[in-house]
Amino acid sequence: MSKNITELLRGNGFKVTPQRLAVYEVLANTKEHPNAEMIFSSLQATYPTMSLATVYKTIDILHEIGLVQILNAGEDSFRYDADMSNHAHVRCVECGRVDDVFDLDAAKVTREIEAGTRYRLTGQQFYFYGVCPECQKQGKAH
Amino acid sequence: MSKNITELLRGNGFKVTPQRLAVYEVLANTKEHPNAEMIFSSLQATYPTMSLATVYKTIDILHEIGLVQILNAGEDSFRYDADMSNHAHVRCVECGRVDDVFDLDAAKVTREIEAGTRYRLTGQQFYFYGVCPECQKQGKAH
DNA sequence: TATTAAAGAATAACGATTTTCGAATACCCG
DNA sequence: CGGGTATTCGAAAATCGTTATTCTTTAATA
Ligand SMILES: [Mn+2]
Ligand SMILES: [Mn+2]
Ligand SMILES: [Zn+2]
Ligand SMILES: [Zn+2]
Repeated sequence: MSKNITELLRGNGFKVTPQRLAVYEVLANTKEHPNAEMIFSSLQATYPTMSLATVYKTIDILHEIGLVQILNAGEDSFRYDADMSNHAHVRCVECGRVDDVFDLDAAKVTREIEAGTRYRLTGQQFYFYGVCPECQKQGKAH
Repeated sequence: MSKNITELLRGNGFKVTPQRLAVYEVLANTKEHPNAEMIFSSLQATYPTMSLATVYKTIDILHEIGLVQILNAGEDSFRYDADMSNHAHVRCVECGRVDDVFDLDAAKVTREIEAGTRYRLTGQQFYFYGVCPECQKQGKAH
C-alpha cells in the first residue's frame, strides 16, 4: 500500500515526500471521511509543521493519480476517502459523521441508469441523510 | 398551476408578487435545473429590474411552501427543480447540463439502505455524472 | 384611495474554504 | 555528495455563492 503510493507518485512525475505519504496514511487508516481541516489536525501530533496548504495540494495530487476520491456530502467543505471502491455514504444530520454504505449494488444501478439516459457514466454519488444509531439513543426524547 | 402557487403563497402569509410568479414560472417551464444565476439571467428579458437577491429569497419561499426542491449536483452552487417528484439527476462533466433520471426507484433503494444500516433516514440525494449524448457525438471525450 | 407592512432593487458584506505567494527546504538524479 | 528544481511552509489574500442592509416601491385590506 505504501509501496503503491510511492510508485504512483514517481510514475506520475511527483516527488515522494513525507508529507504526501502522511496525508495518504491518514486517509488510508480512517473510516471517518475527513475534510482537509480534519486531516490537518490529525497530523499535528506527528507533523507539527505540516501546512494546511500542503494538505490541499497533496489531496489534489492523490486524487489525480487515483488514490483518493472526493466526496461532496452537502456540507461547506469536501470530504476525502482513500477507499476507491464504488460505495455510497450516509451523513448524520445530528452529529455530522459520514459513514459508508456498502449495502447497495452501485454497479447495477449504474448500468440501469446508463441504459435509460444514454449518458456514458463516469461516476456517481449517493448520499443519504438521517440520524445515526448513537444519536438516536441520545435523542430518545425526540 | 399558477393558481396553485397563488393560493399557496397567500395561504402561507406571503404576498403574491410578479417576481415570485416569474421565478416559479421559469422553474416550472424548464428541464434545465437552473441555479440562481441562471434563473436571474433568463428573467433579464422580461424582468430587467429583477434583483438576484430577490431570486434567492423567492427560492427560499418556494422551497418552504413545497413548490421547489434544492439540488446538490456536486457543483459550487445549488440547482433548483419545480418537479417535486423523487427523482435523481445526472450531470454532464463536459457541458455541465443536469438531466433527470427517472429510471431509478429511489424509495426502494432507500428502504434497502435503511434495512442494512441502522440509520433512520430522513432524505437522500443521488447524482450521477458522465458524458451526455450530445457531448459524446462531438467527441470531446472519446 | 389611503394606510401599512411586506417586498423589491441595488449593492455591500459575509465568511469559511481554498488558493496564492515568495523565501526556505529537501527530494532526486547523476 | 552536490545542483537543479519541485515542494513546503506560513500567512495573507482571493474566492464567490449567498445574505444583509438600506432605501424605495408595492400588494393587500377596508
Ligand atoms: Mn467511504
Ligand atoms: Mn429534475
Ligand atoms: Zn449522529
Ligand atoms: Zn454534455
